[in-house]
Amino acid sequence: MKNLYSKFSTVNETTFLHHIAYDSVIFGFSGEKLKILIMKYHNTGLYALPGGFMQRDENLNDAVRRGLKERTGLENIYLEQFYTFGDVARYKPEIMQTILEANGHHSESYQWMLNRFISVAYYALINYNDVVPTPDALSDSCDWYDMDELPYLMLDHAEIVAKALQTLRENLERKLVGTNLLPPLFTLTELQKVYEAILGEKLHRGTFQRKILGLGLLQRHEKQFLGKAHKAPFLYSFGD
Amino acid sequence: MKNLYSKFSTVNETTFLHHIAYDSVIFGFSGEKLKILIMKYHNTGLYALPGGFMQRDENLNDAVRRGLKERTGLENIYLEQFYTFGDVARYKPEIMQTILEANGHHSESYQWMLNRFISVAYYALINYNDVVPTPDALSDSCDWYDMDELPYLMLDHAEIVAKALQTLRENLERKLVGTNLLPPLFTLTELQKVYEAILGEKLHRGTFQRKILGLGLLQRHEKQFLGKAHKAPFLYSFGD
DNA sequence: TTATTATTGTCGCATTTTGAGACAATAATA
DNA sequence: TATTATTGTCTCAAAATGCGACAATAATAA
Repeated sequence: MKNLYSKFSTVNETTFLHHIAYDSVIFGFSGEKLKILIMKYHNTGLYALPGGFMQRDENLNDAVRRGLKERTGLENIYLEQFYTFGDVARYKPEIMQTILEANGHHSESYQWMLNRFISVAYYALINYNDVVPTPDALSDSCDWYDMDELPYLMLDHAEIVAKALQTLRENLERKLVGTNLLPPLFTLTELQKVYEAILGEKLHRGTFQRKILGLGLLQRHEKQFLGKAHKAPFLYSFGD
Repeated sequence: MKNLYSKFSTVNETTFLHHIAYDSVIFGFSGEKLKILIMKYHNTGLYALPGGFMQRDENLNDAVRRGLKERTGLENIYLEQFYTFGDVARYKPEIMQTILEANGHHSESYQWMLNRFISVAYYALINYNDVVPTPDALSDSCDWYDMDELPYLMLDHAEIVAKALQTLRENLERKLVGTNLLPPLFTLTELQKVYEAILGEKLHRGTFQRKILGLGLLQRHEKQFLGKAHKAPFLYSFGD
């Protein structure tokens, strides 16, 4: 909203690399559920993943981080590129036309946005509590949605989300990546809930703790007293 | 060579999507060694991965398969996209300029090739014996190189190769993908050599055979009599 | 103070998977 | 007929995994 004009009035077709976009699947974890950030465009009923374009003098990864910062307020995010979507079928200029018109943009300087794009897709893992979801100039909301209650997403964005989740699951077995969805200090039970949400299945507590601690990547800290009528769990942090 | 003019004279800057290229790491296996196809450009001493551009009405994956067909003569290749390289640092227009000039192309219709490109990288696994390596219009050779004896590769192509190999190793653990580097019928020892070449380590024969056969994905056929003074191994095929 | 409750850290045991050597079978040669 | 090199398969030990159990414990209730 606030930067509708500041952003677009200074931007012409030479600012961005044509034909290339990125989309990001931003995962968060809250209420024992896996969630992602979804944008809703002004006056169109269209839901989409947060995305954007690369500046002509900007690294692809930096462009994505810049967009992530704008959408979440966060820097130093865990970010992984997982696939580039390049089918002709995803080229639907009338959709971008609709979005631009709904925002009062008819200028020829946006013609480049109506061309065909391929999209490089990333997923990010962030600490839900740190995020202030922020819409961009074209959208009136940027909100968390449960992975199992997503709205209909435009273009091939549902496919992108599906592939992001699949890749995340595969990486979960290789790296201790789930910690990025939690605060710096967390209990093993919280981490187990993250794993269960991502994998979509219950895990055995004893086995899970043995495996995770066996990696030797977590540091144990003080206990966490929550005033509950049971033993207090230890807090852990990743690394250091 | 033969299609230098036929190819380029009919191609103008509106044929291809600007700013997007692909590169392919084409793996083969021969003499117990893992190899890849490398092109050498005319009169420049520049070595590079086989690559190309997308047509404006062409799926990204199809563009890559089209290029693969041209370079190897093969269709229905095992192909996997693994990363998109988009750093500004990889933009070195003077290199493309050198290549074009070495081929006598000064026309303004190739200006678009001097712009910045991002490159979507794929790796392919093919049966070495089926391939007829074929240079393109700009190069005078397209040849197999041992993975441990690669020439200096231009731009970030060495990095692309490294990431291809890393991804292939990871996928080897998940899918029975090594069979794509062998003929339709192969022995378990041959398959083991493929695994060893990719992973860069020796494997225990008994354990390897138990694991591979335990997947239940190979079909046993007749024995292979090679006239050697020892027991003849069974031949296997993937699937069916 | 003392029992109750819910959850934690950890252990033990059975099962499964993996690593590594061993041995008989066998295709060709000496 | 013995030799040689390699194969298919087995066994045994070691490691990893699945699953239940139990004492410890932080707060509450009696």
